[in-house]
Amino acid sequence: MAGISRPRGTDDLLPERLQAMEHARQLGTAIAASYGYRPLETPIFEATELFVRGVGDTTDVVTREMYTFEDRAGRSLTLRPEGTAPVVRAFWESDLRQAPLPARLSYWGPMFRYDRPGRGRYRQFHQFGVEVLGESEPELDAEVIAVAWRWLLELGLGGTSLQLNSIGDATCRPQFREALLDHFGPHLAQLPDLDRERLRRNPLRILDSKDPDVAGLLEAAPKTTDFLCDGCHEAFLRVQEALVAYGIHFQLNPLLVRGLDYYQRTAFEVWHEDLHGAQNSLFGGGRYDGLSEELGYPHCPGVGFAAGLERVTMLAPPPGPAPLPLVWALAAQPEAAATVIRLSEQLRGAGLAAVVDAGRRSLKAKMRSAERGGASLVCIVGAEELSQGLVTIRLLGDGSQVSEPLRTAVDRARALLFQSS
RNA sequence: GUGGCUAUAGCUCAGUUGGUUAGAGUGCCAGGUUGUGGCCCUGGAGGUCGAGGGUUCAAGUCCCUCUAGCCACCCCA
Repeated sequence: MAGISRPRGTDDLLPERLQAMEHARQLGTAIAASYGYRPLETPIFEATELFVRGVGDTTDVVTREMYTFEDRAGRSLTLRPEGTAPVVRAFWESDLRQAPLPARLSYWGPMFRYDRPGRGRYRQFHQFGVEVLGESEPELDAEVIAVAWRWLLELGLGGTSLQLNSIGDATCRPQFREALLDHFGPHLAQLPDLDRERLRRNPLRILDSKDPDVAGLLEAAPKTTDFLCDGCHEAFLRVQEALVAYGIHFQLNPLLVRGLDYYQRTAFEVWHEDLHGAQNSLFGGGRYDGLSEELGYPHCPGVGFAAGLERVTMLAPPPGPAPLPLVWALAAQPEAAATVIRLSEQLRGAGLAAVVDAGRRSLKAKMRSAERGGASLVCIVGAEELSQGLVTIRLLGDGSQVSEPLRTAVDRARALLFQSS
């Protein structure tokens, strides 16, 4: 088709899909609120530096996926690729930190990453997430997961599994990295190029390898959890105990690592059986106690998750139709146009949703449109009704039909709708 | 960013070894019912065959480039 088409990797949220996404988002916000989380929104663009320092300057997100531009004053700005660093920034720039800690926050909005589009993967996508700032108690890690899990349940989304790991912190992770290097070092020659590069740049990432030749080596590789320092070990146990208390099943996954630099200790993802390859992640999250300092603020522990709304709504059963029953007001002849327009306004004033068709098409065509358009009831005014001051009211469900004086037609329509539903 | 598959009506898709005015279903508009939806019947509109170039007497069909989507990697939501 000729004309201008939308940019690669973007999608129009047509009514049906938008309704599903709004539903998921509102449900998420409401569930988070029931755990004491208050919603906030941050700008869609931020100083580039926020992500370079927060997400990590060696990560894929920063090195090749950011939409970065200069504004007219020469500032480097970036369309946000994720939501956590902006929330931490907003926390410090506001009075949120004056309220009792921890601060429990939820957010929603579009995110932008310049990577190759595919099913459930967009360059502009939407995330819903929560963050808990200002306290490092491991029970909070479990709480965040509980919010996510309850959300999934209420969305009716089955086929999911919770993957849980601890990737240690600044005191124990270096030792684990050494152990990994020692383990794979002797076999460098037989590793695929990609994995050799991973080992060089970010050794933990080799645990992500899906190369069958590496499977054996991975099997015997050191586990993150064997190297946890006392603090991390105890914290990990408390997270698991709290999850049991919440009644949430989890799968310990020693191969789970996260792509963004700021995570430490708890890392988790929710996977779905219908999503394949490396796109199976519905949610991702974890603890990021070092992020605040990376950004140049005082120490401030935090934990949170983010979920991709496109992926969630792709897999969850669609929400029911709009609850408001529709009334269509139809003119049977041109001379009734003004009357049906006035009538439709009165219907709306009475709290009903009304569509008016005062055009010149045949009544048959208008009835057909009303039926296809989801009308529960139609009000017909033509020459006959005009001369007697009446409105013909027809219920589309059973085809029953009554004549009602124009003055009381709105009340009668409401009563009939109420009875029939 | 790498490799592969795909692109025909609003939507889902046919289209023979290259060969006349490119089809179906569905949706849309209208008629059958001088004012009444669903079921049925009839008719109509709607296509630069993703874009550009090339081969050929002749291209929806073969070749090249680009664009977009999908799949597997990379990586993430």
